[in-house]
Order: sequence, then C-alpha cells, then structure tokens
Amino acid sequence: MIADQGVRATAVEPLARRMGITKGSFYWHFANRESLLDQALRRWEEHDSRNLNMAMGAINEPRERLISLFRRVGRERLTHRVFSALCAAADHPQVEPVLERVAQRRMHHIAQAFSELGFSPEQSAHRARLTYTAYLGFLQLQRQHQAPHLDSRTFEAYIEHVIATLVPA
Amino acid sequence: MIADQGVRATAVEPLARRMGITKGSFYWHFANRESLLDQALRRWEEHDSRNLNMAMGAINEPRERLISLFRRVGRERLTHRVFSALCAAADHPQVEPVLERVAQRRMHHIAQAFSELGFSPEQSAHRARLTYTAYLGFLQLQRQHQAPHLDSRTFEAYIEHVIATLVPA
DNA sequence: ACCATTCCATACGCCACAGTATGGAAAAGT
DNA sequence: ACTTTTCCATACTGTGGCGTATGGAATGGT
Repeated sequence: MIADQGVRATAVEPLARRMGITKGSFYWHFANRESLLDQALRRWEEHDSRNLNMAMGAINEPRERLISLFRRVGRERLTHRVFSALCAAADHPQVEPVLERVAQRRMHHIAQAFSELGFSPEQSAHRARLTYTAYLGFLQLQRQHQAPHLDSRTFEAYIEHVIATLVPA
Repeated sequence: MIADQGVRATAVEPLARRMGITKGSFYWHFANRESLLDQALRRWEEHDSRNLNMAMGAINEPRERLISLFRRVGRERLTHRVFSALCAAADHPQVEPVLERVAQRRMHHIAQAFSELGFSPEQSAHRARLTYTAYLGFLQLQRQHQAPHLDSRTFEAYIEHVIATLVPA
C-alpha cells in the first residue's frame, strides 16, 4: 500500500523483486495484476471516504471546517503524495473512476459547507469546484517540481492567501 | 505533432504503424525515441512561449488581459488538450522540465498583470499561483471525466465565478 | 503415518517495444 | 553511364513485463 512512487509500482515482477518474493508467489495471492490494483484502490477509496467524513463531521462551524481543510494540505504529506500519484495516473482505466467518485464526494462536502454559509446551490457548487481545482492544481504543480519548491514560510503565506480568497469573511 | 492522446503516443512502432511507414524509416530521421520527443517538446515550448507573449502583449489593460486569459480556457480546445496531455505526463523526465519552465513563464506573466493592478510582489505571486493552479486543477478534473462533464451554460457560469473571485473588481 | 492444503520457487512461453544491421530502389550529382 | 546519396523496408537481437505450468517444502487434519 506504499505505492507513493506511482501506480506503475504495481508491476508484478519489480514489486516481487522489491519484496523478497517471486512472481510465482504473487500469482497465488492475486489472480493478476489488475486484481491487485483493484483491491488496493478499493481499500484506498474506503479509507479516503472515512477520512473525509471524519474531517467534515468533526467541526460544526462551516467556515472553520473549510479552513481546517486548507490547513490540512500542509500536513499529512504522505496522504497527499499518494493521492497525487493517483492523479498522475488519471488516464488509467482502473484509477479514473475512483478519482471521479472521490472528487464528487469531496466537492459535495465542500459545497455543503458553503451552503451552510448561506450560498445558493449554484454558488456553492462553483465555489466547491474552484476550491477543489485549486487543490488539484497545487498537487499538479508539485509534481512538476523535483525540488522541494516552496519554503515553509512562503507556503504558509500562500495558504493564508488562498483561504482569504476562497473562504468569504 | 498531434500527440494529443498522450505522450506515450511517441512510441516508435505504433507511431510508425499509424503512419504508413516502418521503424527502419523512423530511425533514419531520428536518432532514437528520446530525440523525437525532445524535438516535439522544444517546438511546442517555443510555440507556447510565442503564444503567451502575443496574448499578453495584445491587451494593455491588465484587468482585461487577465479576464481574456480565463475566457480563453473555453476556446482553443485542442491547445488545452495537448497541454493537458503533457500535464498527465509530468512524471516523465523529458516533459517535467518543460512544464516547469512553461509554468514559470505563465505565472510570471500573470503576476505581472496583478502587479500592474497595484498588488505587491508577494500578493501578485500568490494570486498568480492560485490562478494557475485553478487552471491546472480544472484540466486535471477534465482528465478524470471521460464524459464531456459540464454543459456549456454551467461552464460559462463557472468561468464568470472564477473571474469574479480571482480578479479583483 | 498418510494425505491434502497452503505457500512459494524455478522455469517456461508469449508479446510489445527499442534499437541495429543490412540491402535495395529511386534520385541526384559528375 | 556510373557512382553516391537519400530514404525506406525487412529481418534480427535484446530486454522487460505478464501470465502459466509444475514441483517441492511445510503445515495441518484424520
């Protein structure tokens, strides 16, 4: 489940080499490569779904809920790297529907928070979409940097700017 | 140069098949696969750079310049699809530096426009980054949809919302 | 003790693609 | 007319990954 360096890490033979085992062993546990990816993705999607519900259910005040979401981008690096790796494989037929469902769920929750702030359904949908695309775009931008890209001070400032811009006072 | 269905379309043999030719012919024109991709990327980057300068130089008023940029997302579909395909291959060692340079150039121009609107260098950089990530995220979101996703009316409304949010009145 | 099931290794066939070697036809130079 | 250069095809090697076949050791049930 540590496929943070790309979905192609689920290639059977390299993966088998990396662990101490061989292909023969692998094909006893899984029907094929597709099956492994399928199970991994299913587990990840469930985990992500639970995470989302917990994060959104923990805070009642919608404004604070949104802000905590933005702040979360800086923390839990591994989580975001895994997700980013999946985004990089959006063209993969098995990955694409997962990303699609996850995006729908996340945007729905974000839109819900905006709704509670008094925005119309259309306004909320637009704001949720813009918020989520800003997140996706940020990850995309990170993928293009091999270097660590932003020092933490600039990063913090940027996050604050995003909050100020996207979350109405 | 119509590699809009993925960078992996530059695989030698399939590409040769798709045209009427064979590998033997290909390897006379190019040293190897890497060379082809390199030339294609170089051409694209130059073309993109020119395009950017033209688009930004055509309009004096910085606010109108930014707005026209947003509106451009709906038009010139092919251009965006090509760029989106490149973004999907951001992990590719030859593509990554190109995307990085292009991102720097584009964000620099956007930041320039915000500067002209009276924002500080830091503010302009943040706004440019957010603007560009919104664009990247939008493309990412498109990649996750096989379906055409947004009807044009909703799309127009969304673009207007983004303009209203990111470009100060 | 015997047998079946579990888990893993070795070995094989298959395919897709990268890159090379070689030859041959057409065009161009002299 | 002869040779060279240009452009392309056929055929080969090599590599890497997917999936299968088969056997063997350990474990557990009876």
